[in-house]
Amino acid sequence: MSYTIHEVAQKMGISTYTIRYYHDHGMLPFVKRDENNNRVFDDNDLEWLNIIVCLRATGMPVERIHHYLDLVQEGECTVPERYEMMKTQQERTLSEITALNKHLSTINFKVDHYADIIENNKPDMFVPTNLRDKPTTDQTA
Amino acid sequence: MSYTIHEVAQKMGISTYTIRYYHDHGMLPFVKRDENNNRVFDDNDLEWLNIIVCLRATGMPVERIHHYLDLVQEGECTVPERYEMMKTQQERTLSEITALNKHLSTINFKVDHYADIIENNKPDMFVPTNLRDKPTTDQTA
DNA sequence: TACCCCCTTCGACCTACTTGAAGGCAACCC
DNA sequence: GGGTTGCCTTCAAGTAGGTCGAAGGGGGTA
Repeated sequence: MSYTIHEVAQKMGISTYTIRYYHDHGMLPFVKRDENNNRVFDDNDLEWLNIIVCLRATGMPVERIHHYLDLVQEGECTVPERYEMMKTQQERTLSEITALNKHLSTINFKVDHYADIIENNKPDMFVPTNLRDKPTTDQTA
Repeated sequence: MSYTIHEVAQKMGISTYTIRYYHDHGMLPFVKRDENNNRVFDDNDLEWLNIIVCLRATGMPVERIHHYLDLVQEGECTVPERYEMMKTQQERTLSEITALNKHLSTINFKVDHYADIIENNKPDMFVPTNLRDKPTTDQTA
């Protein structure tokens, strides 16, 4: 199967601008062109793009992803380095999820607090203005 | 208690550059100055900063955070809008965590795959070069 | 007085897009 | 056949959110 840049954008949930950016920066080495110079993507390109999206979404810089793709093309002897990269990315992603869960509980606390005020019409009347609804720490929520 | 910008940076896990950036952009309205024009932070400032960090980390643009802080200062009548903002942020954060978990399973699959190759010295010998170690979709992992 | 360290402001730089301008090719409509 | 639509191209400029360097000042200690 072959796809236009718009089809790929829709499938992957990213913009055509972003795809062109990745292509222009050498991260999609197998993409072909048709007779009008338009980019033509196949399933292999989609799989490359899928892993690019995965690594970007988990915070790997474009330059590192480029390096990883180079390693893949260099063959088996680069497996240990690739392993280390993925290990690092795994740990980073786990900490990111942990951090987001902490922040989520802070936000949950706010949502509940506001819901309470709205439902029970219960303003914090005895607290000075600049301390009303003061931000909470992650721990309190 | 009062704190220097460096103490605050350490406590919050962000750089002094970032704190100055937030202050310069009006997001820390209560920060004082000492006789040498140095910024002086108190516990109330820390709590504001804590929620700024929480909202930024969960993807809220600086401009929206600024708006939220304005709402807090305007008083009780803005509670419904603040509630909507936090609801939106809650949903966004939940989807972000879901997405990260999907990406994590892709990465886990890679890590396991590489570990297998390294431990068992088992190259994918019968697969053509540009398909070796091809990226997997989130579903396969 | 010299040195060191931390602070300040201002402006430049960086990453990863995002958008705009200018123009080409093709397909449809009348 | 000419006009319009619509997608594509390239290249350059703009944006968000920091990040950093230069230049300079204050204060403490030797």
